[in-house]
Amino acid sequence: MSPTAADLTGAARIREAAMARFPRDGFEGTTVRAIAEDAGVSPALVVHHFGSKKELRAACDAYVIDRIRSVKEDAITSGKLDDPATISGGFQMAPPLIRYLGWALASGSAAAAGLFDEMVDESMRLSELAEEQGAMEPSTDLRARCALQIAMQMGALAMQDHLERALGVDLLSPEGVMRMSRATLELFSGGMFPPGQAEAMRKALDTAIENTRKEGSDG
Amino acid sequence: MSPTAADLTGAARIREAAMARFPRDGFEGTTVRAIAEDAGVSPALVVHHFGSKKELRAACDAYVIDRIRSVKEDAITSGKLDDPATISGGFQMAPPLIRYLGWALASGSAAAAGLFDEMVDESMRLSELAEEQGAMEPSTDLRARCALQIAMQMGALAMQDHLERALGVDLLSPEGVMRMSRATLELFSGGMFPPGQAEAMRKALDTAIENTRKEGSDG
DNA sequence: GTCTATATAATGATAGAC
DNA sequence: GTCTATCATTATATAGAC
Repeated sequence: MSPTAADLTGAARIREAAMARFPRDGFEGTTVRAIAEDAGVSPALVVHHFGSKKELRAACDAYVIDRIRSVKEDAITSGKLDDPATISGGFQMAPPLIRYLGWALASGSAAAAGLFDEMVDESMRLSELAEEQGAMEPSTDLRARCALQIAMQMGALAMQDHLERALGVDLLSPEGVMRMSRATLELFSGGMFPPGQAEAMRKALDTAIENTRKEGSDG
Repeated sequence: MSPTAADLTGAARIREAAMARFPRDGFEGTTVRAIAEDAGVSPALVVHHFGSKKELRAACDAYVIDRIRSVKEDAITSGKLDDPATISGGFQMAPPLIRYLGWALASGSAAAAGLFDEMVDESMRLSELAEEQGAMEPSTDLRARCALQIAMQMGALAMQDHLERALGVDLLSPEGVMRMSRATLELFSGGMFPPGQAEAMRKALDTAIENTRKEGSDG
């Protein structure tokens, strides 16, 4: 059972309120007063517990990132890495958490940057492992592929509102999770282009790059 | 030749300054004073030209979105839709523009929301066309697939700083564009998983969804 | 179109009581 | 741990001259 507002200590309620406000109104757009009101405490208590608004943000960053890390840890130790829920890219986590993560990454949090880098490294390690086992294709640029995939999945988190509006569903609902999982798998498993088309596009891109290179050395 | 700061009118310089500040510091985090200083004018002139800080943001939104639309328009009329540059998802546009677009989408601009919806609709129309011509695979949920793809590409824009840090390159440099184009194509054209693996994953997902459904109706 | 000077309001943070 | 009251700062926006 997840804790209700009344169960939480003042500090925890303040943190929860901040985690909901920051993604919605931005850091500067969120006032200490608004957080205090949401948490049902006085503005002074916010500063008392966290020192300053900046430190409150850092605390939220740390909290969310810690939670994310433990979820990932669990997925690794329990061997659920190829679970559809894992594939769907975090959409199954608690709404405020994934909302905050998307915002933190999009708004340049230093702590979130560290998490991003970790995710890229982990994705590369896992890809290499999967490749050895024949479960994944080799890449011409594994780092770029992994980084872009993480960027796209995390970026989609930051586009959550747009996705929900476009599809008319709550992304965290069973239907939303199912549609996102299916679409993610389709996009990343060759469900978009017929084999011939994909090959032709790759060739066209190589040709285009070669042409650009020539132009560059000519001009 | 692109215009240098001195060539632009006061209003234009103010808009350029705002377009650079908003993505970096956020809307509330950006002061009229800072914009004025960047533009080399007085704070009062900002308000004189745009009415208010809010209206200045709306003007930036409208300007960027208009520019994006015209780029897309050109791509369509010139038949460059399957051009590698188009595939790479906008990374080749002017840096401040794509930076602003990513921020506007991530921070809930109403105008940007309209653009997102347009992009999804257009992507669906194009996909259906491509499908008829055998250049694209049918989807079990075309709207979800198109919306997620747009969300991922736009989301990657919002993750630009993280990508550049992870890859150690300027994404707008020739090398950056090339690596992003290749990685995008790899991700979306079945370059990740061997055919058998992709099929197995799709099956596993369907099974998982079926199980979830049963649990849902049982509990 | 552009400026200086200023009114007015809101914000982050502090002091000190309970 | 929590509050009330308040300070000092900074923000947007206005007024009016040039």
